[in-house]
Amino acid sequence: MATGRTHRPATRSRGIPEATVARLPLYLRALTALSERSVPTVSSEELAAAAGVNSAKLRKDFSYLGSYGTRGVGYDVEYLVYQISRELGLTQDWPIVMVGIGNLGAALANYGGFASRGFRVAALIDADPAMVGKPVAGIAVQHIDDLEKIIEENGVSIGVIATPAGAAQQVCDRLVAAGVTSILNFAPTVLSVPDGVDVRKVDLSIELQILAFHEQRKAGEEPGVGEAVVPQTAAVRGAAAPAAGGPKGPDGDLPAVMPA
Amino acid sequence: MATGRTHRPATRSRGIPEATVARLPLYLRALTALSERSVPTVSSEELAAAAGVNSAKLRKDFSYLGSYGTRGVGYDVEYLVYQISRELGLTQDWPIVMVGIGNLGAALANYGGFASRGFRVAALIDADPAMVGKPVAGIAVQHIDDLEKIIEENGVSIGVIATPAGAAQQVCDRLVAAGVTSILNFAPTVLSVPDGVDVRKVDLSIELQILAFHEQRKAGEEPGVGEAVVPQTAAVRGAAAPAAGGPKGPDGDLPAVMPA
DNA sequence: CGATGTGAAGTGGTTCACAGCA
DNA sequence: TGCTGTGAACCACTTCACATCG
Repeated sequence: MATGRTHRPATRSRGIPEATVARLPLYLRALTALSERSVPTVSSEELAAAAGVNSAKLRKDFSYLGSYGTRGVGYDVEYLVYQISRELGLTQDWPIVMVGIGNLGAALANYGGFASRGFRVAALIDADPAMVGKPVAGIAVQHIDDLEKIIEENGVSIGVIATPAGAAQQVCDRLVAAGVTSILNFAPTVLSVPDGVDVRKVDLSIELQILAFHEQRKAGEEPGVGEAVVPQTAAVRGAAAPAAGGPKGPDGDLPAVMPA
Repeated sequence: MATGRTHRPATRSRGIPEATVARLPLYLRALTALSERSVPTVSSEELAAAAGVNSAKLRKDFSYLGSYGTRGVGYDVEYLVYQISRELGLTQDWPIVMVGIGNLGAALANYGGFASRGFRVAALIDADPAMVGKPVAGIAVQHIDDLEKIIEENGVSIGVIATPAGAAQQVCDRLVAAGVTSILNFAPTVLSVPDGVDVRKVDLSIELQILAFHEQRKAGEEPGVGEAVVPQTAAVRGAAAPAAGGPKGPDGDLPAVMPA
């Protein structure tokens, strides 16, 4: 429709909400599965269920991409796979470097989902001379001295940091200086980067702590809504959960020193 | 990021915003570092910088916990460490089980940040008989047949899934049936769980895809900076968009199928 | 004074509900 | 008829700005 030209609120010409961007990979994964089963079309309801979101949100998300559906029918799976891939920039090949090939780094390098779908591990880099040359996931580990050269020669703009926390900022600085503008950080530390550089972090321990918060809350709310957050509720199943070391009594009292 | 939205939003007198909860571990980490350096107090400004947020947000976050600061001075480090630990439920010991001890699972088990700070790996579980009995991170791997028994005997309420995608839902169901109410999922699949069970997911490939989106955008709008491997997918953006024909058969782009 | 704690304003995201179209 | 696409209401979180108090 020459008519089409999705009217965009003058204020935002090309802005897809961040929350929507974060869900596109989810839709893409669900769509890819459908595609492999040769399903030709899906409704927003079905796709939403497969992606674990509600259908209104999905339709709103897709509306930012354009009008890719057919009213009364649904969405063409193949077409949508392509459009989302393109929107995410996955129709091109992104070379990435991974720095820090310890337990976690090696596991990530071997992780299938990494290499697939638009990403290619251009180099594995470590500071330990003993690691250099060793093949991990079929790629020989290179020394960090060559980091800048590797990045430049491969045109890398995305880096993954899986070093110990103490080395992360230093590695980050070198990556950025060498031209990397997107970083996925697995080290449990805050990275500071100049404007224009994106950092996303994955911290296992933080995720667990968030779960613990909710878990604690569940244990405490069985009865009516009493009051206070009541610590020491331990076991959930009538099992032998450790009595826990929280000897603290009521709310907010002694600054007892906790173990680090 | 957050999952497990399915919560009874009912009368929550003691409601700490989810976004705040997600930042508490960040503050805790920064505070712990200060504590180790024997720093007695911090201002919201300093602590915010260390945690990578702005100070207004930090103060607002802390205001949900109570008035733990001193006007004109700042916050007592030790005291705050304790209060946040308690709020997060880290003053007790959470036994966790990890299912799926492949590359990633083994790496996670070895990951230091896991065991520290309130969590204890009660068991490593795998379906592969060849893995059973092998020590990983100092713990002998147990067979999944014993999953229910292990969970009950240890009073486990938090489980970590690091299996292949295909096995994840099945493992999840068994965990939940056995009494687990919080799950950290590393498998690239959507888990469905009953109400009252929290799921958080970590998906490496999704994080990379989000970075690729922003990376692509940068390449399209800025003139210079390193675009060794960056074609001009951006052209599609600015020029075509949903301008051509109808919703379908637009820019003459082929629905290229992406690899799984 | 100086930094916290917090109403109030602002922003972004979700949900509703229905108009519009195949 | 059925499902998409979307304005509008709603809600959660962030930021501002300043009263408050050690």
